[in-house]
Amino acid sequence: MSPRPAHIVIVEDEPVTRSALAGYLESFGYRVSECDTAEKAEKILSLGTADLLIADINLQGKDGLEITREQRARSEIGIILLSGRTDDVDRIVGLELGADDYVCKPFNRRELLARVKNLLRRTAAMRALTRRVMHFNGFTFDVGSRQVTSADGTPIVLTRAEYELLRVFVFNPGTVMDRDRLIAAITHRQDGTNTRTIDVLVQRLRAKLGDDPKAPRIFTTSHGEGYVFTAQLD
Amino acid sequence: MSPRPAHIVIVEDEPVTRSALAGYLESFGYRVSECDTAEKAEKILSLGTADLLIADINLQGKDGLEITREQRARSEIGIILLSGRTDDVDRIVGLELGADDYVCKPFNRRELLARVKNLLRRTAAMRALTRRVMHFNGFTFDVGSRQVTSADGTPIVLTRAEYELLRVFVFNPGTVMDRDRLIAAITHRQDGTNTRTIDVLVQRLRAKLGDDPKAPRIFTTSHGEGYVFTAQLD
DNA sequence: CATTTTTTGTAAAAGATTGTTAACAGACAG
DNA sequence: CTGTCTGTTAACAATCTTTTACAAAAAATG
Repeated sequence: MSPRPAHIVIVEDEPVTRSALAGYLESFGYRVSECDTAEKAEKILSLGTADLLIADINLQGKDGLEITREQRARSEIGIILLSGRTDDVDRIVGLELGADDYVCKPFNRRELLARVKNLLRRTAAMRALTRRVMHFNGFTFDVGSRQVTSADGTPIVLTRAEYELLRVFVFNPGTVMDRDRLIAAITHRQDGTNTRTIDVLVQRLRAKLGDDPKAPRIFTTSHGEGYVFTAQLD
Repeated sequence: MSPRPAHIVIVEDEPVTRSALAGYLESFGYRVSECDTAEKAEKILSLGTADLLIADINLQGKDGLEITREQRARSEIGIILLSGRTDDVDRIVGLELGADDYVCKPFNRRELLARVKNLLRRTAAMRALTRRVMHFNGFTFDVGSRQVTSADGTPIVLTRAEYELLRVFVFNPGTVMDRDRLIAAITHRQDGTNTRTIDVLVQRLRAKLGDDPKAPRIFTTSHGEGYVFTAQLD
C-alpha cells in the first residue's frame, strides 16, 4: 500500500548540520540528496523526482527564498525552510512565497522528522491529483497520465524511457543537458549505463514526434555537450 | 480562488484571541466557526464540512492534543495547534499525532494566514483522495462495497485479488509501484510469491476495464519498475 | 582546403522485461 | 463429493532497453 521511499533534497552550506540531518532522515528510510548550493539542488530538482525540499534560508549566492519562489512557480514539491534567525519577517516572506514550513535552528530533529512525515502525506495526494499538461509545437503532453497527443489528436505511445526523457526535456526547456544527466533521469540502474543509450532514445523520440535532426525544431543536438529542448512551450 | 470558501473551525477558550483571529480570517473570505470547548468543536467537525481546524493546545477538559488524535484517526482535515508555551515536548507530541503545524502565541496573524493558505492548498487534494467512491475514466469504484460499474452502468465483477489490486492503484495514482509492493498489498503471506502473479492480475484488470496495454490509459506499465495508475480521477 | 579526429545518426542485434495463454492446485459452494 | 472459481506458476511470444557496429556529420588539425 505504501509507495516507494520518498526522495528528499537538502540544501545547506554548513556541512555538519547537513550531513547530520541527511543521515538522520536516511535512517528512517528516506532517499536523501545533499547539496551545498542552490545550483546543485536545482540540478537534482529539475529531474522532477524529488518529493520534498529542505533548504537553508541563508546560502551563498541564491538563497532559500529564491529557490522557494522558483520551485513553487513550477511544481508542487513540499518545501521546508531552515533558518538561524527567529526573524518574523523572514518567516512570513518564506511562508507567503509558498514554503510549507519554516523551522528555526537549532531545531529538534525529531520535530523536523514529524513535519517531514506530515508534509509528505499531504504532497503525495496533491502530486497525484494535480494535472499537468504541457503544449509544444502542436503536441499535448499530459505528464501525469503519461500521454502524448499530436496536433490532429492522434495519440502517440511512448515507452517508459521515452516518457522519462521527454519529461526531463519539457521541464528544462532551453537548457543544454549532457548525457550523464539525462541517463540519471531515465535509468533505474546503479551501474554505469552507456551514454549512447540517450542518442538512441532521442532518435526514437524524434521519429515519434516527427522531428528531423538535420533541421530540428524540438530536440536540438548541442555538439559535444548534449541535447536541448528547443520547442516552443505554450 | 476556490469555488466555495473554506470552512475553518477555531477552538480557543480565550475569547479575545479567538474572536480577533476569527475576524481576521473572515476578512479574507473564510467561513469561520468559533468554539470555546472541544465538545462544541467536535459537534461541528462531525458534520464533515470543515476543511481546517485551529486548536489551542490548552483547553479546559479535552485539550488540543486529544482533539488532534481523534480527528486524525478518522479524517484528513488540516490541523494547526496554538500554544502559549514554546515547549519542545508539546510541539513534538502534537506534530507526531499528525498536526500539520504548531504555532506559538503570541503569533503574528499574517504568518498564521500564510500557513492557513498553504495548508488548505494541500488538504484540498487529499480530501479528494479519501473518498469512498472514486470515479475514473467513466468507471465508478465503490471501495467499501468493492463494486465497479462501467460508464454505461454495467456492473463489473472483480475477484478478491483484482479488487485489492485496484484499491491500491486508486489510492496511489501517478506513483510507480514495484511488484513486491503490489504483492504485499494483495497477498497476506510472507513467503516468496512469484511476482509474475501481478502481471497476470493486471492483465485481467485491463481486460475487464477495457484497457489496451499498447496504448494504456488506466494501468501503465513502467518497464523495469512496475505499474502506475494513470487514469484521470474526478 | 584537405585530412584527421571526434562526435552523432541510424540500424540491427543482444539481453532483459512484459503480455498472454494455458494449466494446475486449493478454496469454496452446492 | 463434485464442480466451479480463484490465485498461482510456467512457458512462450512480444516488446523494451541497452549495447554494438558502422555510416554520416561536425569539429579540429596541419
